[in-house]
Amino acid sequence: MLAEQRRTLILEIINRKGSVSITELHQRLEVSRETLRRDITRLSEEGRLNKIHGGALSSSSLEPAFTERMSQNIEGKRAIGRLAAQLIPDGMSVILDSGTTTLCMADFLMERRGLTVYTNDLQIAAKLAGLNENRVLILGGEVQGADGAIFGHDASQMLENYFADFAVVGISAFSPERGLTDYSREAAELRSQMLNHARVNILLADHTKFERQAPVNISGFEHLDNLVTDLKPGPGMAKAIKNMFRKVHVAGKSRG
Amino acid sequence: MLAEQRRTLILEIINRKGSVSITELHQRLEVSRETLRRDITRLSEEGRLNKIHGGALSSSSLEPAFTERMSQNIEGKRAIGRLAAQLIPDGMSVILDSGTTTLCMADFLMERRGLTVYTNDLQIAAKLAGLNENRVLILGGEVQGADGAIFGHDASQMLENYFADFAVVGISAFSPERGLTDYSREAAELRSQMLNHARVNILLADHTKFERQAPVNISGFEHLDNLVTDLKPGPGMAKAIKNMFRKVHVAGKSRG
DNA sequence: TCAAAATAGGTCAAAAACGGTCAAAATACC
DNA sequence: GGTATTTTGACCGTTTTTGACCTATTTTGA
Repeated sequence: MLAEQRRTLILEIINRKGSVSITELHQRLEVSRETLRRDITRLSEEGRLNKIHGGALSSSSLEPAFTERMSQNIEGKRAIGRLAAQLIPDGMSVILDSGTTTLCMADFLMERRGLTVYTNDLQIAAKLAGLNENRVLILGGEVQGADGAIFGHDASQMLENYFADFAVVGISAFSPERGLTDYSREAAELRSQMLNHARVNILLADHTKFERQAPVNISGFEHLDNLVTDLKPGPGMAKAIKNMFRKVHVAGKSRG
Repeated sequence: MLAEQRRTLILEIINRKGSVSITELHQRLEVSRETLRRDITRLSEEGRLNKIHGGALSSSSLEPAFTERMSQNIEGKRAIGRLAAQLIPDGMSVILDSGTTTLCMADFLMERRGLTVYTNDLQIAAKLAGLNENRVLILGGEVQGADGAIFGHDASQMLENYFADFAVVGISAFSPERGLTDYSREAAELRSQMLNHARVNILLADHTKFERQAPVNISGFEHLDNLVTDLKPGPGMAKAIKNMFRKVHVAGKSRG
């Protein structure tokens, strides 16, 4: 790879993700950290990005509402996202639900190549489209307020035509008494449909979602394939989880 | 192989891949690195590619990156966007096409209240959703590369169910000989459909779109309602425009 | 607050690429 | 066929890029 190409790629990554670490670039590109630091220093002198300790930030940081929403348990969500992304190989097709946890996962999916992604989240679509020969299909419909999620009849109708290798769905609430529940009928229905339109399903839930109940039941699932969470659940939850999920992945809390 | 053939081949490779290294060419063609360097130097002097350390980059990629396109005639596009937005009152429903000019218009639409917006552009959706009690519906389908535009069957199928007060569509190319043309069949079809699904249609074209032709015709329109542009077109264009549009709005440009 | 870990920044040497010159080869022209 | 011109490949000194090493600084976690 040519040096100029590499620098362009760095800019591209930064403009998509908003930021990037030297370590991350080092894992992805086959050059030394020193070279990457020099690249970043140079791009920073040209005013094309902001150099910070450990990496760089986008200079034209037009990242809407990202930081505020992500502030809750960001560590846990990133750990979950990283682990869940490891379950998805290159070239797979993935239905990717809206939400902050799935958005974290999308960060790590940026390292994959040739994915086909179906999503109902504007930010996820923007993040993964046009990258690494991915195909991104967004489910149509009404965009919810500021979080960029899409639910409703249009999305369901479109999803009806597709079937994927994986479905990755965020959980709003999970309690031993009522199982999976959600905050709106539209969300519950679309998430059900997502789970039914993939060979393998993966549910993401950080520990704050446990022992919580929301108004609408997500029904019709005796068994689900994978649950990814960030902390070992308490005994009551653990039993309920064991009854419902074939496999549980606990992401050891780590920095990212 | 003749020298001229070789240089043509180099250009071909660059235009296909976007870039090439001297080493790569050396492995592929049976000539020395010195010769290749001379070729690249020469082609660079002719402005047919960009010479960089270790190789060369495409000088005019067929589709300029979104950020570049955005900066092309930004003044004109903002003037058009401001004027076009004045045509849309509060509370209306609007089909808003993807593109840099419509994105500029969306900036000014942020001042409106209670709009219902149908769009096939991720950035426009993100900009207007959750603002001023607007409803934003995004047309589903495959997201094009980095510019966040959506075309194709899914989008058409969804749009079929809706009808709006206004349709605002960006023009890719407009010439007296062939009228409206576009770069892909999908784009041409969706734009046609947009125009047919609103009471009033508004087409946006900065002056760089005039006297240009693209491969696919946008047909089926004897008359259209409004054209918004940034500069008075030349005589040939003016006549063609007069024949096609009921009303033409020229946004006074700030610079000369 | 302190210590360990991660990162930054500088120097240096190796590797790669550049640019110029020159002679050989290919081509064009008479 | 002979000569002039262009193209090509080789050589070599110079420049740029890169990776390794070392030390200083910052960050992180206890």
